[in-house]
Amino acid sequence: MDMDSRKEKILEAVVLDYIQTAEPVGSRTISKKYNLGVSPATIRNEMADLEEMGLIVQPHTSAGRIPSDKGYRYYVDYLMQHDQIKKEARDYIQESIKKKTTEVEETVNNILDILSTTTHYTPMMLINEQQADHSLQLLQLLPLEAGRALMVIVTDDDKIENRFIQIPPQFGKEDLELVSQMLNMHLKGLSVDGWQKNVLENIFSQLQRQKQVVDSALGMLAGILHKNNNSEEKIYYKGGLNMLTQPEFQDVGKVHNILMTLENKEVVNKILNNNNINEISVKIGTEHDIPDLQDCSIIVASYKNNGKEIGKVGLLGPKRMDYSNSMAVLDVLLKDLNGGESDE
Amino acid sequence: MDMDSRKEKILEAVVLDYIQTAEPVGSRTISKKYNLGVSPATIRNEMADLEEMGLIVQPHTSAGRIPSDKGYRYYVDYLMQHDQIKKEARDYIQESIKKKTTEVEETVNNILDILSTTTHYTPMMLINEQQADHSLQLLQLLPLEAGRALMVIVTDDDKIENRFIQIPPQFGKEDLELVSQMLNMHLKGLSVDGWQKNVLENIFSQLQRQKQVVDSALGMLAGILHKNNNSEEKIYYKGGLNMLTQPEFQDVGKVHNILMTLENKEVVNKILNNNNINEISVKIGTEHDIPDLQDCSIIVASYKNNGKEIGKVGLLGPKRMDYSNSMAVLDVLLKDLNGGESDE
DNA sequence: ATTAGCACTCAACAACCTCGAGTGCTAATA
DNA sequence: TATTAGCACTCGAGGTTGTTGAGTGCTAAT
Repeated sequence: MDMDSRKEKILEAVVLDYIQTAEPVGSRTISKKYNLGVSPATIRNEMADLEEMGLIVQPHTSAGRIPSDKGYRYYVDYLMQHDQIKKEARDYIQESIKKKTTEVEETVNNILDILSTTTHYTPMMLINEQQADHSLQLLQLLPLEAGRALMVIVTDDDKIENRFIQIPPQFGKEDLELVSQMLNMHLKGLSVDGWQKNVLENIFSQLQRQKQVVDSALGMLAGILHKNNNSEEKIYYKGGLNMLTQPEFQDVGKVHNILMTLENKEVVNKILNNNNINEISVKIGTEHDIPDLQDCSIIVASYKNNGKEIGKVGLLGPKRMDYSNSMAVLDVLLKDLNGGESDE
Repeated sequence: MDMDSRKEKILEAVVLDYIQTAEPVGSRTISKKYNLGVSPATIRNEMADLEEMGLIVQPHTSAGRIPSDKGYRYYVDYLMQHDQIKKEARDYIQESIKKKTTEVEETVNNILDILSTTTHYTPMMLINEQQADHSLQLLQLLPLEAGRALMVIVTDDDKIENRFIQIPPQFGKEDLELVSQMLNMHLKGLSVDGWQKNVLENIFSQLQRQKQVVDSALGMLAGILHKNNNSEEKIYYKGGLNMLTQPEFQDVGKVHNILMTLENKEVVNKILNNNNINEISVKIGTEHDIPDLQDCSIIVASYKNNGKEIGKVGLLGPKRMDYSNSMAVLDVLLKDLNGGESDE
């Protein structure tokens, strides 16, 4: 049995109507609301075929049909109109994006807010910490009270790190200045793997007396510059409560499960990382393997800045979510974040 | 009509049983489970009195009784045993507290975690930023590329602040060093209101050439030391989902209201600040004036460190919450945080 | 190929009944 | 006088039954 144009129209009608009403869709409804020019009886026959093909299901005899996961998939892949979102929504997004802040955390929060309020689903984000090593812009040791100093390090991306360090009590301002100058001179502009053995030996030989301090300073410096190891992916999500407004989630137990699942960062990580695609991706119901979220769908897109992926953005909603609008919103948001239409 | 010992025992039985079972308590149950040595009939008479006094209510004819807000209040004020919490719970708390961290945020999170897991209610915290001005421990200007410098400031409480500042392009390392030394020399150990006019004039007169830089450095310094203005109270809460496990909150709409309310920082602030008491305080149902939380009770305690209040800790639960245990947990936790038994 | 017609199914809803936990009242009892 | 046994009464919870209506599948006519 094959899909023909009419079957597709009927499937589309079932999906659209169910997305809108959350009620099983009957043949009469389709015949009336979506003018295909055929009678309910004909539609019934077609629906029986669609059911046989596994695209729609009946919750029980004498109920209308609702889309199966496979049905949603067919809709998303072949039938869905890639809408433009409303101008006002687009304006809102573009307006909201403008308050760009320096703190990653705030930017992320802003994005989550925008998505949560425009879609009423549950947005989440994953940010990859910068993977590249950093190089040194400035290092300075400053004397505090006896035995204690402050190390200030500025990396090439203008990030500042401060560390208190222990120094021998007799260590004076001049010693610190000397160490600072030596380290600055030899290591400025270099990342950790640019540290050549002979340079380090050179430093140590010139700073025999301050060896201990140099040692600990270098250790800390290396830790700060070398981000590979402690690079962690940060996870954020918001608007879990939006789920509570969906008619399919009126059961407290169910909702509790879903929300508990979202609290688990590993799961959210899995959701967002599962698909290492470049484009936008949709996982419907059982297509992802998180049991507690099998009544949900997830749209994941890659979050770029100047063409470089720096994270993922996800949007969790009921399977009955408005895929078209959601994807359009994500699209607009992410393109604008990426600085205009430069993508693609 | 007065309370006598027997009425109190019956009220206590109603409260305790209802806290435990979440079901209206009948006269037979009391007679059987709480051996008062009298028959159900007698208990019925007494219960009628208690109802007349407004301490218990009947959800409907032919149901048992449940405590009214006033009944809970009487229980909390006069009847409740101030239990010791179980040794294992105490051990758990004391163990968990140990991982004290430097970041306020982490400490708070830790406390919220402890409360959430031990009580299964919804803990929240408010932290008053330090109100007092700080004094200067160290100030240093460090040269970056031409026209740009880094200002490092260490305050008396070892907090480090960094600011980039603009400097005239011809400004050299020596100028920066000079400015640093002068500011350090004259202002070290002082808070903003210790800045005497003649000292400032002195600085400016000696640093004519660097006036502009000194100006902006002083401005930033003042902002950093003078905390009064930007002192904001920070609000945290956790474990809102715990509410979902309570049998009285099986209605999604209700839960949604409650959780939305908690998202509102102003409300949480109000909850925690409403009572400017020193001791631990309990607000039951309508005693606090937040409509959406009138099915809940809130225990608020003052969070001290070395005898000084630095915030509040709250615990939100159903009216049917275990007041005795909750208060005991809070008590142990806060006393331990305050460094042993020093309080009172 | 389409559709009108019809018998059939089943969830949702309402009406009704029964059960039992719980009450208040009264009269007997200690 | 305080307590209690006894009893009639109330009412929610839960089960049964009947009705309704939306929806189906099948068949025969177009």
